[in-house]
Amino acid sequence: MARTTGSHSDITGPRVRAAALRLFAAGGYAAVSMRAIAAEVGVQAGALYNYTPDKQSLLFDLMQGHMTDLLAETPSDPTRPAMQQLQDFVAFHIRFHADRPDEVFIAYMELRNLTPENFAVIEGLRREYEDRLETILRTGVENGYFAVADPKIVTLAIIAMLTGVNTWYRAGGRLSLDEVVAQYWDMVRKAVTV
Amino acid sequence: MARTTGSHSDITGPRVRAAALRLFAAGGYAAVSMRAIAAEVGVQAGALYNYTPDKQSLLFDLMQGHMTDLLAETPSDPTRPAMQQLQDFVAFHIRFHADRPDEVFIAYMELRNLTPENFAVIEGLRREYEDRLETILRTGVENGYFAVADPKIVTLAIIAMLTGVNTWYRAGGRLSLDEVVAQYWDMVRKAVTV
DNA sequence: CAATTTAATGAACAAGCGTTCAAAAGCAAA
DNA sequence: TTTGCTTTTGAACGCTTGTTCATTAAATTG
Repeated sequence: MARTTGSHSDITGPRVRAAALRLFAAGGYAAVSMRAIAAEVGVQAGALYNYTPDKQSLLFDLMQGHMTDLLAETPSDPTRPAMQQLQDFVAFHIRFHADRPDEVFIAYMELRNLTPENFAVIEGLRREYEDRLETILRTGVENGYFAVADPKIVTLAIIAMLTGVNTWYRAGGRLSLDEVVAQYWDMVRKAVTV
Repeated sequence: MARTTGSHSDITGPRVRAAALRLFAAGGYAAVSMRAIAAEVGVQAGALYNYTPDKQSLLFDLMQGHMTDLLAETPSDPTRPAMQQLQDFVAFHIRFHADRPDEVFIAYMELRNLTPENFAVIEGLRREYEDRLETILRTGVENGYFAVADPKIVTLAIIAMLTGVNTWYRAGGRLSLDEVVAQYWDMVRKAVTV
C-alpha cells in the first residue's frame, strides 16, 4: 500500500496539528512519540513529515500560533478609562483562556522543551502580552485611579491569578463563565484600588 | 571495577534524590534519563536501583516529601483572628515556595507523569492544603471580616497568585522577599475585604 | 586477619525513539 | 487514457530508554 483513498493535505495537515495539540496537552511533549501522533491521525509516522520538518517545529508552531492569536485579540483601546480597559482585559483573558485549555496548558508547560531560539520567540510574545496589562496599570496610576506600588509585580500577580482559572474551570460546572468573570473582576478591582 | 572507595548509601542516597530533583526541575521528568541522573551523581545507572525501585518512585517520593513538608509547616492557629491567620498564610506560602523552587516546579509540572494511584495521593495532599486556606476565609466571612462571595474560588485565586511569585522571584533581585510579601499581602488583604 | 555485608560496575535485554527514503498508489489535468 | 503530481506506506537507520544481574571490590564486623 502507499497513498490511501481520500487522502489530502488540506485534511491531514490540520488533523496532524490537532492530534499533536491534544496529545502534547494530555501527556507532555517529551512523553508523546511521533508514532503516537500518527496513530491518532490514522496514518504511519513517516507521513507526519509531509506536514512538519520535525517534532520540535510541531510544538513551536502550536505555541507561536497560540501566542499570536492571544496578542491579536487582546482588547486595546487607549481612549477608554483605565478602569474600563482593565475590566476588558480581565474578562478577555479569562474567556480566551477558557476557550483554549490545551493551547494554554502547552504554552505554560512546554516552554522548557523549546530550543533556545524558539524559546526566545515565545518569551518575547509573552512579554509583549504582559506589557499590555502593565501599560493599563501605569496609566491608571498616573491618572489616580489605581493604588499600585509596583505595576510590574501587580501585572504578574493578576495574570497568574487569572490563568489559574484554567486549572479548575470546566464548562457546565457549578459556575458559569459570566459568574467567574464577575468574581475575578471583583477581586482585581479591589486589589488595584485603595 | 565494582564498589568504589568512599561509597556509602548514606551519602549516595541523598545525592541521588538531589540529582533527580535538579534534573527533573530543569528538563522535565520524561526528558531526563536514569543515565543522566546517574551521571550527575557520578555513578553508573545500575547503582541508582539501590536507592529507588524505579524512576516513577523517584518522582513520587520527591513530590510526596514536598507536599508533606508543606502541610507540616503551614501555620495554623485557630485562636488568632482570621485576618492574622490569612496574613500568616500568605507570608508562609511565599517564603516556603521561594525556598524550594525546584520542588514547587516539579509538584506543579509533573503531576501528569504520575501513575493514577500516585496522582491521587498528591492530589489529596494538595486539596488538604487548599482546605487550610479555605477554612481561614470561611471563618473570616462568618465573623464579618471578609467580603468574599465564593471562598472556594477565592482560595484557588489566592494560591495561584502567590505561587506565581516563583516564576519571576530570584534571591538578590530587585525586590527583597520582605517587600514581595508586603506587596502580595496588600493585594490579598484588599481583595478579600470590602 | 578472616568472614560477611554493602555498594557499585558494566554488560546485556527488549523495546521504543526521531527521522529518512525508495516504492507504490490515489488524484488531477490534458 | 495517459502523464505527472501528491500523498502514504513500510522498512530501515543508529541511538537511547528503563531495568536486571552476575561479578567485583570496598567497608564493616568479629
